[in-house]
Amino acid sequence: MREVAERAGVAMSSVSRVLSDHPDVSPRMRRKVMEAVHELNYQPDILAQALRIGKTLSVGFAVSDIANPVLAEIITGAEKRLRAAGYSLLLTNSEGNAELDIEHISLLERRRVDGVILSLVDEHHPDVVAALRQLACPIVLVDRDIPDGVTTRGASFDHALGMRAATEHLLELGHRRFALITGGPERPARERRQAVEETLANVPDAEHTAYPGGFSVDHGRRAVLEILAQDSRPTAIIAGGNMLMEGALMSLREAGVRLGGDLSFVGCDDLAVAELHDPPIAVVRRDSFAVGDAAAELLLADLEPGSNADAPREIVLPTEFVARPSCAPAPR
DNA sequence: ACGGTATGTGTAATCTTTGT
DNA sequence: ACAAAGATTACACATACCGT
Repeated sequence: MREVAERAGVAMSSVSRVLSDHPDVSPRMRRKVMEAVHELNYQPDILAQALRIGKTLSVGFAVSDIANPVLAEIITGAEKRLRAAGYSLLLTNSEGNAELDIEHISLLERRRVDGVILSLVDEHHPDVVAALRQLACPIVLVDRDIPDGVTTRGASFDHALGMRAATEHLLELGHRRFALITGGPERPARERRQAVEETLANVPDAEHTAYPGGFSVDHGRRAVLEILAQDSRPTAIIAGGNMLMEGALMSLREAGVRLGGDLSFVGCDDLAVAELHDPPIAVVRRDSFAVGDAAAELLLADLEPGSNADAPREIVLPTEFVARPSCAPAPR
């Protein structure tokens, strides 16, 4: 910057004003400075700027499992919005391990990110909650409960909406014995399971078994093996997560089960695999890009005071059930 | 509309004091 | 004399503020 100032024959402060769009700049000054900037190929040092203005213009995004394609979409949505606002994304992956979440929260803090977006492995983990409580920067949780005593915003889905519709659809097709493969303690798993169980509670002869475990392909695989080994098999399986769906479909294929005939199946998230599967898989669909975008918007409301002061504390987006041939009338 | 200058940042390197 | 602890400064840069 000093070299630019010398080359342009002006003061460093003038260079600063030109580059940060300060109003007190004449066209002549702007021209002189920009000329020197181009000649020297000068680019402001973001680290030095951060030192000076106390902001790094970076946002941390702690992801529970980066292998989950839905999270890739959420990140895409968030990054696009943040980039437009001049922020860069710093990504961490916790590989489904809550301990890593804790490490990443403090790591992002030490990296002086201006705010964080968190898709936590387990938002009820006491140490995670403690870490959130002492985190000073603005926080947005993606599709997680907001723990007590933590001031954060949230961008979530109404999982119950799509799950209720899916369950009702299966009931209308005559199904009464359900199996629900679900995740761990996090909000989407809890909400999906609750929606299914509440819907079935209104139907006297309906029964169901839940297979909680975690959002992994492997759990989906094992749960289906367990389900198929039963004496009185369920006639409908609901996989409460896209990776669970993937694992479940693997086991079903290996077992030679033809979906839509003996067994109806509902998965989660409208990934290519669901539509391209034979038969196509009914799913509960959601707009993951939109929730990423919403999370970024909420965070920006905190990062840029005055921009959107009356932003809501929480944004909840809908989910919808998409009926496809993997659901068929129950065998009699 | 401009120039000059003090300021702030966190750590590592360097210098100074203290203790044994 | 030497180690350890404590204090200061260098670093690299951009910007806020003040004065003209």
